[in-house]
Amino acid sequence: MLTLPFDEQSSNQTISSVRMSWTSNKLVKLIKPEIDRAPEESLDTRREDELRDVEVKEEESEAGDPAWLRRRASQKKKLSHSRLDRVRLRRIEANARERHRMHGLNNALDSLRKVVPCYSKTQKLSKIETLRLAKNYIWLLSEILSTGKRLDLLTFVQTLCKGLSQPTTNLVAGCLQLNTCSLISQPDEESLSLYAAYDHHPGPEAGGSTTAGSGRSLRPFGSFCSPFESVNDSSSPDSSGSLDMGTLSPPFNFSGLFTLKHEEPVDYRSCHNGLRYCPINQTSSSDLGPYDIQLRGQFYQVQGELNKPFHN
DNA sequence: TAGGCCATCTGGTCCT
DNA sequence: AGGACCAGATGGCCTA
Repeated sequence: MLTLPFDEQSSNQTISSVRMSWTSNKLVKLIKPEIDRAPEESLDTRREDELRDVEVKEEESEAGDPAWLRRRASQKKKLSHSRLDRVRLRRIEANARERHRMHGLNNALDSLRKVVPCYSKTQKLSKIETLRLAKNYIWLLSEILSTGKRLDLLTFVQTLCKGLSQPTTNLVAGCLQLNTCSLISQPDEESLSLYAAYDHHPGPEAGGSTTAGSGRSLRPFGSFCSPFESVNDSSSPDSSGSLDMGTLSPPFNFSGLFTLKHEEPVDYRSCHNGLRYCPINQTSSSDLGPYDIQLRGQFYQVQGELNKPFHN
């Protein structure tokens, strides 16, 4: 029987990924000569047992069966014996390919996690939540681009969190608070406008060369305005929508609205990033400026609104 | 302990 | 024939 080379595990790999990584290529290399040498042995003991059961049944049936049936059974047996090893090998190779494919998919999902609002290495969004958040995010950006209207914070987060679970919603809300804190650290910026965050990220039309905020006609996230002032006349991301998506460019990277994701991921559960994370109950009110208090009030409002559906 | 999430295995289907 | 893709099954891990 083969022994698994677990001594080759790297320290930062999960058991599953280790199981995968060494099996992907090494297993085939290990298995192939092993199969060539001893076809009756296989790593997949479950499959092995099933196949053995089939053979036993065949042998049992041969005892009292007519000649033609014995002949057929014999052919079947000969066939399975001659192809069994190859089938096993192909199955192992297919498994490796499938793992590789799924890893590619997961890598793509990781990339997606990094460009949607709320990115944390320690508190990773689930796959489904990542996709939902990305969908809402794309819809919001498209809506902002097409209408050019200002978005109030409440509407923005509400739309962003549509269909998300409560933990994810809380995470998004936490990210939101995080960013308002980072804005507070720049008191000279125009009336705490979320638009300020946009200045850190050039749009697609800039092609990476144009500095953002220099006479843009776009107003992705305006100053705080009254709730439900702007985009409520439009369809929601869950509805069919009436947006003309044909003229839209690929989504901007507005991730700076929430976190400076490409610098250093934030652990929302631990406060070690200074101003970038200001937990409500860990910062004394004396540290807060008037803006901060106002924003916190709005944050509570947002969080309360967001949690409403979950409490009903 | 139940439920959610995930990685992996597996067989089926489609395409080249 | 073989690879890509898909969906169901399964078992492990984690958390409330």
